[in-house]
Amino acid sequence: MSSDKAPVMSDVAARAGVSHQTVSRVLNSPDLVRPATRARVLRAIEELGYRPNLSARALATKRSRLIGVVYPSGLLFGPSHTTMAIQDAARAAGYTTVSASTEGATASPHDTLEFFLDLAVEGIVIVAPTTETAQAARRLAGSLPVVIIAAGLGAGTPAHVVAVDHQLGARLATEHLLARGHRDIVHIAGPENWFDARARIAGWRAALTDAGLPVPDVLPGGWDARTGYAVTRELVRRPSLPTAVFAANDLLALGAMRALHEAGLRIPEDVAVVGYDDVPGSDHYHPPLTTVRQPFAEVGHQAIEVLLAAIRWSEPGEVLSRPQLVVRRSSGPQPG
Amino acid sequence: MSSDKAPVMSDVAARAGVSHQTVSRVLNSPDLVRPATRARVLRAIEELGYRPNLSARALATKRSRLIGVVYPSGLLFGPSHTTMAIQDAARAAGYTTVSASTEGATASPHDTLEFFLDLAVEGIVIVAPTTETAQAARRLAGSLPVVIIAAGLGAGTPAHVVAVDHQLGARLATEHLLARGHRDIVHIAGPENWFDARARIAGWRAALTDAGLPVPDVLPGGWDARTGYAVTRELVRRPSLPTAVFAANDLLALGAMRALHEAGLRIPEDVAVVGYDDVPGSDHYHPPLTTVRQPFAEVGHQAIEVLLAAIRWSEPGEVLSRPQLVVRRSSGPQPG
DNA sequence: GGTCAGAATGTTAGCGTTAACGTCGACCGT
DNA sequence: ACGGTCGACGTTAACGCTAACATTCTGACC
Repeated sequence: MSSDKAPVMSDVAARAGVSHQTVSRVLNSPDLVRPATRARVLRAIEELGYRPNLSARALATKRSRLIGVVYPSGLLFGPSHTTMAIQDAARAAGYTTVSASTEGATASPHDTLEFFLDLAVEGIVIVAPTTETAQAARRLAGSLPVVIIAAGLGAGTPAHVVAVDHQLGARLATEHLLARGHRDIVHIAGPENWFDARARIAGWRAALTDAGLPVPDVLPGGWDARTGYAVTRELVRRPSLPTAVFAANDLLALGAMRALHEAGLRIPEDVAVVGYDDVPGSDHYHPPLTTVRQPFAEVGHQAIEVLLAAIRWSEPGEVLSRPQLVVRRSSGPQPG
Repeated sequence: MSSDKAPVMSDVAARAGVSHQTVSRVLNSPDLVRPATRARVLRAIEELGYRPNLSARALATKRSRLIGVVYPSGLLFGPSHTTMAIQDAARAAGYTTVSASTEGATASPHDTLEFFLDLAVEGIVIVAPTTETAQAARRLAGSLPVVIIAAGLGAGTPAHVVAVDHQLGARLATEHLLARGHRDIVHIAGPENWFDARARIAGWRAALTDAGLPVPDVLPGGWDARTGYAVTRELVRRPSLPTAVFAANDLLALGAMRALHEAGLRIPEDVAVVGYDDVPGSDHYHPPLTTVRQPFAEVGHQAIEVLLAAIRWSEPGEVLSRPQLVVRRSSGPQPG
């Protein structure tokens, strides 16, 4: 009858007839131990169901193998995808992720930081940051490798950046509308303290400017349907309507479409609508929504790749990946 | 100039003129140390910016203070909310959560289990399980406290159960439609291996039976809009249409509404629709969707409460919380 | 066959914390 | 004034692992 306690390294060593250090070596640098011994040790590990104690290992090596992930508590779609990809990638590399939402009622960025410091994380990934979280990140970056998932943080960012090129995404959306003959395209923006929102504004603006068109005022928005609805209700009261609306995300677009319907306008015949994100369901909106799909998972993987590199070496860099336009009914038929 | 290394307990002890054990006591059982000494120690901690090393603590106490959270990778809305609540509650209790999605391409339930065992989690919460994950949970429950967030797992479940009463939720939805005069109410179900989906079927069925109505066949579905669309397209081909559709979630309802629109049917005049979940945007669907809102956060908090109790004592129990009907346009006007 | 290099393994000493026990006073009753 | 009790604190020994160094073994070479 075997003891009921979890086996430790010396148990394995005893069973294999070697010292505990040899067991450690088999686990950490297998090449240093002769194949025959290695096999004996591995068999003993197997037979006993031995699992290394990670706390002890962390204590001895002074490496926690933990990565902190900060994400906005409000948004659940994109960040969830990215976070999952981050988890997978980290785990594949032998790291464990610990996540904490921020800017919720629950915890301030400062609390979150404390939390991560207590856990002795080796690095931090910040998903979809606002100006506030970026600032917190900046303080962090001195002492710890930080990867920020967002572009356009300004010069001198000491953190590594992995991002989707939202400026490109917004440009794709806008140019798509331009190609369909639209000349009066308004933009309902995301919250102004979000980098992602700013990038989309810039892309929309650039596309219009490149086409030699005047750039209308940005319609200040948010991320939710209610806001898109409210903003668009104001919009349809104006004497002259735009022929197309480009919304900073799909929920805004959804709200906008409701307001347009209620005003008796047809989509896309009277007003075309394009969203951003391709959230679940957007392909069944009324009408199905033309939108921009982000490579969420790709970004998550890249973030970990960059972070792990940063943990070993350093040198802040920037990685951009490309979003993709998804054309559906809301933006109208192929132009004649 | 202070040393650059992170201060450890003995540094604090030296500065406060006590032994390291006294510092430990101040942290763990403050009542055992005289107020004056305690104050000195606390000040030293403050001044040095000392943080206890969690690995060392875990090693000495044999308690990892880690909780594993398993959630389905497919669904992102509900689980995200619940997971966030779980994180908050756990953190408030001094625990850290580590999450892993399962049933994705990435990791089998078995891998996830291994992962958690390696981390030496003290307990596991399973969010929104299918029959498969429940089975894995059953194996686990012998060796580790497990809380499953779902009801109806069958007798003899060794795990603790925290759940939303989906049977009640489905009943509320169905009775709402009955109250509006509907007599022919079909149900588009979720995937059959989901406990939540089964409970909703049961609630719908019970409500119809209680009203003395025949129960039509369940329309087998899934969780996504595409399925709701496809199923409803079949439905509208039938010679006699139901007057109301109760869908197992909002995306199914969304897909159903699209199919109804395309068939030239008006919502709610020709066919009423009710969903489940109250996902973001459902209040701006076309028309705004009557649905059932789940207390996601509440469930998360309860899950941790129950799990922590289980970690100390034991005794599997069951906690149910109540969902809430949200009436909007898609289910029609108040009956005359 | 003895020497020596280098590979293979063993020994010892931490990592930073808590647990278990020991010590030292102060204060009580008599 | 003296033993006994209890509160406050110190000392020592784990916890399970890796790092650094010491030792033994292996085989090639002369």
